[in-house]
Amino acid sequence: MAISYNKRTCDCGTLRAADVGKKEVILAGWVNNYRDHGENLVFIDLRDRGGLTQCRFNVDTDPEATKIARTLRKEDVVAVRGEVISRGENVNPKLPTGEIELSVHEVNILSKSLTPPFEVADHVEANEDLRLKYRFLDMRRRPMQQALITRHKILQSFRGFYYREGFLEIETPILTKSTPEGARDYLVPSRVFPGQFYALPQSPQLFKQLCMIGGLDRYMQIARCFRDEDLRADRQPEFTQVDLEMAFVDVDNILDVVERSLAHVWREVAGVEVPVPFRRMPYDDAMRDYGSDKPDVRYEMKLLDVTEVAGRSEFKIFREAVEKGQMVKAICLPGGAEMPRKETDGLTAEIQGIGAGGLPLCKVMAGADGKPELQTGIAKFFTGQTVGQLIEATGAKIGDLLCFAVGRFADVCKHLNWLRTTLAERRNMIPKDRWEFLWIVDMPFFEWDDQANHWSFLHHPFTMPHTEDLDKLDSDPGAVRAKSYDSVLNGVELGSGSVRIHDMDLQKRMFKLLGISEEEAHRKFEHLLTALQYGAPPHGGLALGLDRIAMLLSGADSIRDVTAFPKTQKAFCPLTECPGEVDPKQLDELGIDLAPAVKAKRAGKA
RNA sequence: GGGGCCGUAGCUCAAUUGGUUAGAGCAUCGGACUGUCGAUCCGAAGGUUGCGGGUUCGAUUCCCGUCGGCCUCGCCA
Repeated sequence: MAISYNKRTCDCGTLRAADVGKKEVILAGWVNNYRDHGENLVFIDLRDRGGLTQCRFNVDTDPEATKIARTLRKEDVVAVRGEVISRGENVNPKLPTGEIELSVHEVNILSKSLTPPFEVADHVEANEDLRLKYRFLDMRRRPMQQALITRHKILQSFRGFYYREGFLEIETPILTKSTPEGARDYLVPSRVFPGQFYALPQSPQLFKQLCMIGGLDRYMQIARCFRDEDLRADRQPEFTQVDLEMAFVDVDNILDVVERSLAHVWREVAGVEVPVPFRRMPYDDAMRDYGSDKPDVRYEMKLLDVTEVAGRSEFKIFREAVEKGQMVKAICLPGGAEMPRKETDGLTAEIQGIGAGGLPLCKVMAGADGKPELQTGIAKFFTGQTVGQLIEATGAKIGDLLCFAVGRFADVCKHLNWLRTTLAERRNMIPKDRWEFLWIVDMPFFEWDDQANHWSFLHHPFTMPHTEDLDKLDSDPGAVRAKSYDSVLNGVELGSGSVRIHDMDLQKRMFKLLGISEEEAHRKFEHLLTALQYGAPPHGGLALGLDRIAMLLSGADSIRDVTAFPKTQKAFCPLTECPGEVDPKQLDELGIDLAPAVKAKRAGKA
């Protein structure tokens, strides 16, 4: 007589002291652990998504069940039927179900398990590669389940919020045309049109604009996006955006609804009240003070401009740079003067690894007269008044370490931003449990591209310039600000968006400025350009990175930890072992042949 | 494509300056045990030190190449 495992009476995390006496309880799940006390008494911890319940088998009352129980091993799947009894003195305070146990009368083995390649126990570590290969085992563990549950809650919370705000959830194509984003596309060959390709969407950008032109007014989508670029801890080849677009809005409308949605999610998922509106920081300020367009403002250590005094020092590198019109900036690490030589040498090597020439630094120490003086490193190049002027310019105190970067603005930003974030992390200067939401606004519209010798856009070519900057489009493109904005949280870019151009004449002007010919524009964006001519409402929107939000709310270090089936840094899936080769017949049907070099390489491997 | 770290038993790690038979904990297997709960006790089994080459009397250790993983720069408007 088999147990009706499809008639589970509850999950393994449900039963409490109040349930003691229930005689016909059916549980089903995995054997988390077994403790065999000889022929007479066996304990099985049964696990499912809900939790753990201890099952007791006693040979005196249930000899058949006990006999089977002795054969059970970790990760076997069983159904059990029995009675809820009190544990009496033997309560386990670590378990929510620790006051009771199931006295099992009948057990049914539904499926046996091989010995797992790593232990399915929360406290046992396994390397990530192995966890990905056996993700279905990793998923049985608490941390993974909690991350996926958190992600689920975030999704539901966003959906509920935007639904109540009047947004329609609309699906857009996955097989589509290459979009205007700058990333490399994943391509899908067409069988019906040999030699032609679909692209997987880097985002639903143009479709959501078409939805606005289509009069849908408010669009949102939990959208899968695909970009064939190199990966990072916070980048996967496929990822999920909370994508939205609104008609008849300007910047303030969009920021308002998005920050309220984020506050809503944080309230529902984390129980945290996030104050709105969020702080807004102009892009130029962010670059000046933090050297980053996604500053972590939970801690200070701002970038300090010391170009003036550095230019008057005797340090040749500083003086020559300043004479060339370059700059010198510094960060002041509080208490950093204690840092041993070995560590500063290590930092120097590391910062050289990202392209810096070196790491000029000096320590601020107490002199014989008790007043601050500079020591070690480049201290000797500061003499006379420049010592006091440097200390004043940086606000450094005795015991601090001053680190410098010299060169072009972009390089100084890159190097000091790296140093600031690296030092803050390693020296535990980042306050935990703080959520510093930030809007980065007033971003420049154009960036001069030295290689292509023309202005290129920082966003996509449909971004609206600031109205008051329109007359600078031709005279001073570098000064034109975009109606675009980035959402930043604790140094992580959560999302970005913009108000779009809805005027065909302006759009044409933009293409011209960007060096995009009329032919090219039509070839790439025909459908949008056509639509713009049939009555386009002013509109704009934004997309939030769901994976990063889930990562932050789960306290994870990587979005792989909040993704059910992620890929490795080479975009390989250890579980499915994709990408993989396909049957030559499939290529035939598509009219595709591999390049000779690729064929040769594969033949060499085989 | 560049820089950095890593790869030793199923898992997590150790192995002195390059030196005897590469160890430990957990897991696994066998046995014992009526109250355990990350059970305990006794015992066993488990290794191409990622792979290939080099230096050496001798390589887990040093060098070169290669494969894989992670972090990162470029890249990702």
